[in-house]
Amino acid sequence: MEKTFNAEDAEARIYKDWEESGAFRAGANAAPGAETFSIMIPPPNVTGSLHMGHAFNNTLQDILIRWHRMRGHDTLWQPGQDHAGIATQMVVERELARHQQPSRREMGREAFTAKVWEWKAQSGGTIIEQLKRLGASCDWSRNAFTMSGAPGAPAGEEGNFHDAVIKVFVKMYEDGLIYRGKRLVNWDPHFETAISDLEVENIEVDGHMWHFKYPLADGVTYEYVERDEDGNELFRETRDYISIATTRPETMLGDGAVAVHPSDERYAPIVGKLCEIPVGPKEHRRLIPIITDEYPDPTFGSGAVKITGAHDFNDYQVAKRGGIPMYRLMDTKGAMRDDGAPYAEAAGVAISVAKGEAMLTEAEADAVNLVPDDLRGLDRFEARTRVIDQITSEGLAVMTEATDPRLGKAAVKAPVEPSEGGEMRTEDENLVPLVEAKKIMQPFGDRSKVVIEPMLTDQWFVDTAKIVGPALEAVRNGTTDILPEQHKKVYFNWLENIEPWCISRQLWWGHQIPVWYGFDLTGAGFTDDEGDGALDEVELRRLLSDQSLLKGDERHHAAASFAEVAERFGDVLADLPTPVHHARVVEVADRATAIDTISESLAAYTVDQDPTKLVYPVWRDPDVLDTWFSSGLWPIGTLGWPEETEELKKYFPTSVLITGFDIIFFWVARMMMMQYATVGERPFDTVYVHALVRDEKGKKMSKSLGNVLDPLELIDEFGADAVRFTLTSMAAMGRDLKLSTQRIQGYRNFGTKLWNAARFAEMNGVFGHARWQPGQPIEATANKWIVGEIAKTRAAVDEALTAFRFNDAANALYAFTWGTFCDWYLEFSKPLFDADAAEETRAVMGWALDQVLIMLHPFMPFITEELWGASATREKHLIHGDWPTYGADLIDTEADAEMAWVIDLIEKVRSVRGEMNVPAGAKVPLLKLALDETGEAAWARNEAMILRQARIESLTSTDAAPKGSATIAVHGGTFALPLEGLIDIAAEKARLEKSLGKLAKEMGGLKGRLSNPKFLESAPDDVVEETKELLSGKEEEETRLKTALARLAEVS
RNA sequence: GGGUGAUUAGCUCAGUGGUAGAGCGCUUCGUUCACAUCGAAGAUGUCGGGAGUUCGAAUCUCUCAUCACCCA
Repeated sequence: MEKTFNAEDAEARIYKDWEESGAFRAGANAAPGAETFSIMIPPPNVTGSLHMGHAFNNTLQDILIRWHRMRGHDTLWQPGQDHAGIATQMVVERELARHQQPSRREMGREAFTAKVWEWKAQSGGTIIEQLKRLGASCDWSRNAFTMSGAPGAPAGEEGNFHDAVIKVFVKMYEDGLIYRGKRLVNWDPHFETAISDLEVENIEVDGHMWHFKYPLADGVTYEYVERDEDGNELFRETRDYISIATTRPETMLGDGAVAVHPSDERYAPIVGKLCEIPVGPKEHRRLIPIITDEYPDPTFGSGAVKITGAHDFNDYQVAKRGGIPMYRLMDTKGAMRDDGAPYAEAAGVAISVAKGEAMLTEAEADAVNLVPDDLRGLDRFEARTRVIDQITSEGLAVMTEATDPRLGKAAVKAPVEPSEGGEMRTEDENLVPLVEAKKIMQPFGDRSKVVIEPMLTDQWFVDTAKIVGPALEAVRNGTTDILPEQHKKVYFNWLENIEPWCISRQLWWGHQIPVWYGFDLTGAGFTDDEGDGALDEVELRRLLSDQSLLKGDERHHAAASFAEVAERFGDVLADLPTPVHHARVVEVADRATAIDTISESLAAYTVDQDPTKLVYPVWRDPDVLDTWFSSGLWPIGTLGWPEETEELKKYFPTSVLITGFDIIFFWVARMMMMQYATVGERPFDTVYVHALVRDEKGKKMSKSLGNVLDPLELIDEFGADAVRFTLTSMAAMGRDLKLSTQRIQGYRNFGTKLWNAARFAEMNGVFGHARWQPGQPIEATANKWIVGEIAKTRAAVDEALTAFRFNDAANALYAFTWGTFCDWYLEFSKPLFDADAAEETRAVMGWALDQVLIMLHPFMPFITEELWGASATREKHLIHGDWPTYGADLIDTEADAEMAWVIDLIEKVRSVRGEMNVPAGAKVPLLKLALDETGEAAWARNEAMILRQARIESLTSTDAAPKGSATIAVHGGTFALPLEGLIDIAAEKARLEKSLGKLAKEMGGLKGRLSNPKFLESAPDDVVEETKELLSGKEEEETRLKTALARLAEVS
């Protein structure tokens, strides 16, 4: 054997062997009738590459899978990737730009998605290859993709995922669990799509808070009074305005109200009054009501908050509660709207709404563009500047002294007094607009990096409130367990306060929503004047013009295809007069085409009165579904659902899900809800939530900080086994990992240690030797003992893995392999190989090494597989090795006690040698002053080992220790090391006294407990017994040391 | 502001009521035929502070302090 394991060389070769032999296949190594064990990989983003979190997550999965596979269970680790709508679309668009190809919009949807598939074929496998480097034993033959089977998918991308997604959407639509609605969503103005909360990063930035005066309407004034906590008046003035603070002045244009807290007495006199938004043409200033709501914080700013329901999440809630209209101000690119009627007209509508003279439907409100004509089309940040300027120039900004510290850096130092040479100023000249410099949390798109705009748009939503019940109940009653415990709280917290889930995205890459729209032509009041079933021109015009045809008011149906959906529009057509209700449903590209088509169709009819040519155009929703919607079906979709496959029957519900805490809500909760909603079953038995991998200083790894550790580089440097073992040994539940390369290096050394232990075995003829079998008799105590130690380790590892305590399992194996197997057993074996016990020791060591390799395999698969192959001719790869089941039956308690005695003696001799500075190479004689029968037997059986390990030359019986010797007290006996000339008496005395002091302290505690009657009364018997034994042992040692000390005094 | 968690050796952290451990680092010694990616020995703790429950608390309860993360 080489001196060290060559990871770089071996890993690729070994992985290839496994893969080519089908070792990862579902059911591989399963015993007949075995129980099943299945894990669904959390599908990585198809554009992604392996990062530390993946490495951690997949290491844990691989450990469980390999462990179960070796136990003969019918195992499936299902791999796959998700199609990552926005990320993938972005990557491909960038590629197109880089190669000077036509843009997405230039080439059109179909051509673009074809490009995406092309890209996926070329680059989509990156992360799979990376997972293989880690040693992941997924069944790659089953690799799944959340876009498989979608229209346009090329050969090789067949699959059922698209069918599953569409089927679930249609079913949920028909069950009333999915609806279309206008709600506030996170809008990304760069990608022009709604995005999820998860894709929004809230970052603290330097911002400003502007303070403006909203004049009260109709010349109303009030006494504004400020009081301190005790109600003493601090300040009073008559005001004709209400003061508002805002970080986003441009949204003032869409204000629907000003809100104050109901308890806020300062504004009580003007609640219910109207005030004026101080921006826009003077003659069309909008008036909005002052209302009360619990949301405003009276202690923050002026205590009054402007309410812009269409552009702020808090305001949205207030507006909903108060029935305040919400006016959208921006277009999809985040520019001020430039559509609809001129400002004067729009403002008029809004004013009559504010006065309670008119009501708007959502669609009608959305059609109202309240952006003043001069601001239309401007970017939102440019509009902000203009709004500020306009208000300030009108004198409606709240003013303050230029020295006001709230102005931050903009504040000037206190003006120089005229007497000191400063220019004389009037007070008015000193005042500047109050613009507070303030840290504000601003939402950014995690991919686009632009400021996210909360926007009121038409989207599809899952009515999560209706499907959350079973998902909550399953965790409450333990049907699905979430570990660690604390994450159940997170789960409950999310689900108990669940919001509707926006599932539509304005992208091209994804599952196109299977919904078709048609105009709602059933407008009230239409009559066929003649009742003759034939429409004349007048009637037709009226039919069309009576319809508002507003966006958002369409009728819609869902189905898997146009053919299926066409017949469902019968409900629209049925209500229409003859002959229109016989119109043929046709599919057109979009809404605009539909308007043209229907007009043309009706126009043609008025000419030839041929009812067979009448058509009713419908168009498909261009949007796609949120990637999480498809990921939500991962557990069943990967197993072939909606088809009733064998795999589905066998492996679903799955056993364990291992995932990060950050997607408990986004993914775990949604899988729970969707699996219950579609197949009425839990998706998994246990969810193991792991923590975050941080850098060694505890910082989150991020590209911008430059503290990212690349798992692949680490694997290159230290080998996959070391990286895996490091992550595993640090995987204490619920704690983040602080990863340092030093630590990885330590575990690389562990691998080397194991390698050299095997090398030692090889050199001593173990490799070719027949293995000991449990049940066969053993002579040598050390051999009996190591068998028992293996059995204890087996139990510890199984117990730890059963409880998902990965770090306990790893650390138990580390401690055993290094601390017991290498440090003691291999050393003990050396003299055994020179004696009669050699054959037995070869057999036992071979067995023990096999056990170590087997148990370490899930954690360090490569080096163990390599050693497995090297150390004997094997029928199977270690990946399919037989995980042991032996237990306490292999433990020989007498051998245990004897070895403990031997080790204790050796350690004590070594300790004395070390403390007394006996040269490490020197062999010294040992004197036996007293030894009981058990001790004599133990010595006799293990003499060679003791002499070698303690570097003792000989053992001689004597009655009294000679001058200058060090005393060693063990259970049942006293020994002495004659160190004449090497030590002085004072040093030995000091050593003994130190030991006695330590003993006395320990005994004090033990005695204290035992002399307490309440302890004897209430503590369990075994604890009392244990304490007594401990004390008597200490007492014996104390006696021996005291005797030695007394003798020392005599001699000196 | 709301929620969750943390505070144990110089560092990173285990410790699930029975009197404190590991790895790394540090000091000294050592190349004895598996391994210097190693071995032997050693030092280091008011378990964040305080109070309570208990025969007994690092562990359970309360409280204070500090820090971290998530949500607003």
